[in-house]
Parts: sequence; structure tokens; C-alpha cells
Amino acid sequence: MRMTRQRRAILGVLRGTRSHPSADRVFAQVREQLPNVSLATVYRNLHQLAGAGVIQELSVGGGLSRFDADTSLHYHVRCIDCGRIDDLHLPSLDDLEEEARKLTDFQLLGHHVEFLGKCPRCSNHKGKAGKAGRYSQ
Amino acid sequence: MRMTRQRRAILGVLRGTRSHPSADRVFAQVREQLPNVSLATVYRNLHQLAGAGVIQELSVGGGLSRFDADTSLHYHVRCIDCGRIDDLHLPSLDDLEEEARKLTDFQLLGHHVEFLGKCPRCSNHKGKAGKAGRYSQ
DNA sequence: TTGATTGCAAATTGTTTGCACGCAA
DNA sequence: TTGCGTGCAAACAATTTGCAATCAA
Repeated sequence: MRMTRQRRAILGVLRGTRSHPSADRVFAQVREQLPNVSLATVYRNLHQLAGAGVIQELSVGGGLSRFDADTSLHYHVRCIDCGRIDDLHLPSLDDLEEEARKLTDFQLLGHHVEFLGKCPRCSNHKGKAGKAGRYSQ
Repeated sequence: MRMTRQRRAILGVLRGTRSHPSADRVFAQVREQLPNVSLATVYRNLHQLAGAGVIQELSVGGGLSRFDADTSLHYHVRCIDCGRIDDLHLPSLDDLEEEARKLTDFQLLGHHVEFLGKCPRCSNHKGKAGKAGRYSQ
């Protein structure tokens, strides 16, 4: 893989944040260094890097894709109001995957877990109530 | 909530399948009974029904929204090749959520788990190799 | 030198919205 | 009768693609 200025910058942005940015967030950041990058380039690189296992594309719920330079196995919490995503380093659920394997005829390759909730900021917006129920599946 | 022909048909489709269809799948099915429904109506109803808790919108990875008339707590396996989604009735991970609660300052409201793999059909497409690695987060 | 990579603009895809009309309650 | 719900078309948002020009190796 050729290490172009653009690709280096994109990787740099991802490695310099813990915020699991979406493609257009990355784009905005990269633009500060390279004012001419195009959004298409950002998308192409994010996918290529993800395909190569250098970064991770988060299959989270709630709309747009998010990217993470931390490719170690860990889970996430997502704020249902503002979309903030934090890491959650829980022990891996290999036993659970083993359990699942008994119940399906799929060839299992992995799993992910996403916790839903409200981040500290959004918990305090007392007025806006927000739906109360649970968000499990 | 007014029970229109359209809404009844949409609910009927969802209750008559185990395939977790996307909006346009539902649309296609409903059209067989009501040739004039519009896709907009299907979207509006799916969201309204989900908001009312009558059905569930699946926060799965891999693009488009999928819908499920089974609102009980259960998990899913998704085929990374064809997108097929099966149910997986594992015991709920309340203990895991308790564990997570200790590690975050989010107010937790739920979680979901998605297993990734290849469905029986896609496992057999020997030629197309497909990426081998694990798909955990 | 040369094929991978880029920027740009246009095309796709999935979903949402404005609005006048229609129908369930 | 009333206003929620509908069909239609147009608007949107996120992402992808075609193509000629560019540049890392």
C-alpha cells in the first residue's frame, strides 16, 4: 500500500483521537492539513485501511459509519442522544461465542457488543426527557 | 393509532416472516396486496410502529435498517456475505451490563450483541474465498 | 517509469419531507 | 366530521464511481 500524504494524514487523525469519528469528521480534520483532499479520498482510504486491518470500521447502530484506529478487541457504549461513542474494555466473550455456535448453523467469525445509554452531558438535560425504556436486542 | 389497511398489511408482513426484512423488502411484499402503497408510507409506519414498541428496528451493522416483529429480547447472527439475519436466543447478559456499568460514566439503558459469520449457503461458495479474519469489536 | 492514488463532479442508495387528498374513527 | 394517514414527487444525506491528471516507489 502506497503511503501517500493523504493516507498518512488520515491515519494520523484517527490515531490522534479517541472519539471514533465518522468519515466527514475525519475529512474535516484532514482538511486542516491538506486543504485540497476530497471526501471521496477519505472514504476510499478508510475502507482500504479497514480492509487491510490497520483500522476498524465500527458496525454500530444509529446511522453513519465510525472509525477507530484501535484494532484490539474491545466494546463500545453509544449515547442515544448525541452519538458519542466511548470504549469499553471488558473481557472478551469467547464463552458466549461458543454458546452461540451451538445454536446456529452459521460459521461464526466474530461478534460485537454495543451498550446504549446516555453520556454524562446528555443525562443532565433534564427537560428533554427522552424515551425511557430499555434498548436491548 | 389508527389501523389503516396499509398499517395492517405492513404488520402482517412482518409477523409472517422470520427474515428481518429491510424497508424495501417489506415494501415489495406489501405491494402484492396493496399495489398502490408508497415506500414513504412503509417507512413512516415502520418508524411509528417501532416507536410504539410494536415492532423492533434492528441496530445492526452493515448498512440498511432491518425490522423484526419479535420484540422479545434476543440476539442476532448476520451473514457478512449475503446479509441474512437469524435469531439467536441466548440468555440475556444482565451480568455483563452490570460489569459495563462499573467501567463507564454513561447511564446505561441496554445493549445489543451481533454475531458475524457466514450462513450455510455462503459458507459453501468455495471459490469466493472472502476475508478470513475475525470480525469482533 | 508506471500503476496506484487523487480530485472533481456526477451518480447511487437509503430515507425523509411537503402537500393536497382520502379515509378510519 | 376531523385530523391522522396516504400517495406522489421532490429533497436529503451518506457514500460510491468514472475519469483524466498526479505522484510515490
